[in-house]
Amino acid sequence: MATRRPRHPGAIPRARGAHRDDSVAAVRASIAGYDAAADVANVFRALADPTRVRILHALSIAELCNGDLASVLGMSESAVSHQMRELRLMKIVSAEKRGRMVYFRLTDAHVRRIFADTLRHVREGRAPRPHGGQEA
Amino acid sequence: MATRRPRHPGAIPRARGAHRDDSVAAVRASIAGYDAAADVANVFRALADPTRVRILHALSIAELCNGDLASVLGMSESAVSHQMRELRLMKIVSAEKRGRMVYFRLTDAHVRRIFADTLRHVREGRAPRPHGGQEA
DNA sequence: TTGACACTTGAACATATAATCAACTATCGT
DNA sequence: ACGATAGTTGATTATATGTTCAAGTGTCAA
Repeated sequence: MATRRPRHPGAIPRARGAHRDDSVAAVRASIAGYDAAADVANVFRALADPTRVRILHALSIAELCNGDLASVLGMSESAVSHQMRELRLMKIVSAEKRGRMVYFRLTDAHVRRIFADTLRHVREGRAPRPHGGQEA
Repeated sequence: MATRRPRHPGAIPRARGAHRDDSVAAVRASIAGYDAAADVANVFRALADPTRVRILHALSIAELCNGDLASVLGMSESAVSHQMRELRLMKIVSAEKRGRMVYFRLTDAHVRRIFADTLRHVREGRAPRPHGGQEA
């Protein structure tokens, strides 16, 4: 049933729940011209991993190189590098090569805000908490 | 190599890259008291799927029930319901039962902002297609 | 009560993903 | 040039995720 149309209780064409059908039509129209879903999802996906969140937290404090990140997060340089690749692809972090080091930083204030807003969402008790958190 | 400490080229205690070590120390301290990574990642994970992004886009326009969403998105009610479960768990959408219908809406302005900021990030050309774009 | 409707849930399966290991490139000091 | 350092990349593997299908709950009309 690709296009099942739910009949609301009243079922009268535009009675009590009439505005509903208008809403559905409006949404249907807007959905048609909305092709950014995959791109938006990809950005969220790049943020949807505890390791990458920790990386972003670290980079929100200071610009760091791959080895620093590996050290600070207690994981292999390879693992970090793989993750940085994703974050770079999504333009969430930017890389600058100096000598044989590569320094990473958050791309812009935009990214900081998305990150901060989500942290606030969590802190406001909107998402399940293992135990009360601290922040930087 | 849980805690490998990258030695920078100069290797002189506080030469050219001296401020780096201070940065690393600061980050290390902040990471220690940062346990929200998993929660934050969970919220992002709930947003990290094209279907759920489309659902959020639809709900940003109007409050809709499960069947409406299935209809508008062209997918099964079961699939939608499974996704709504995740979105509800993360408090990204709220549900209100009226009779045998369940109406969904975005939880708050917070969610709208995260969503809008990320859409802007994408629109600004920051995020390439699913496979597109190589850079720097 | 009966049947239809609106939605939820559990199991199963195909795909996607993150860490590991090993091999690779590039840069620096000597 | 050589060896050491800093990062990247490909293959592999265990785990996670999204959809489908089938069966379930709760609500409403007749």
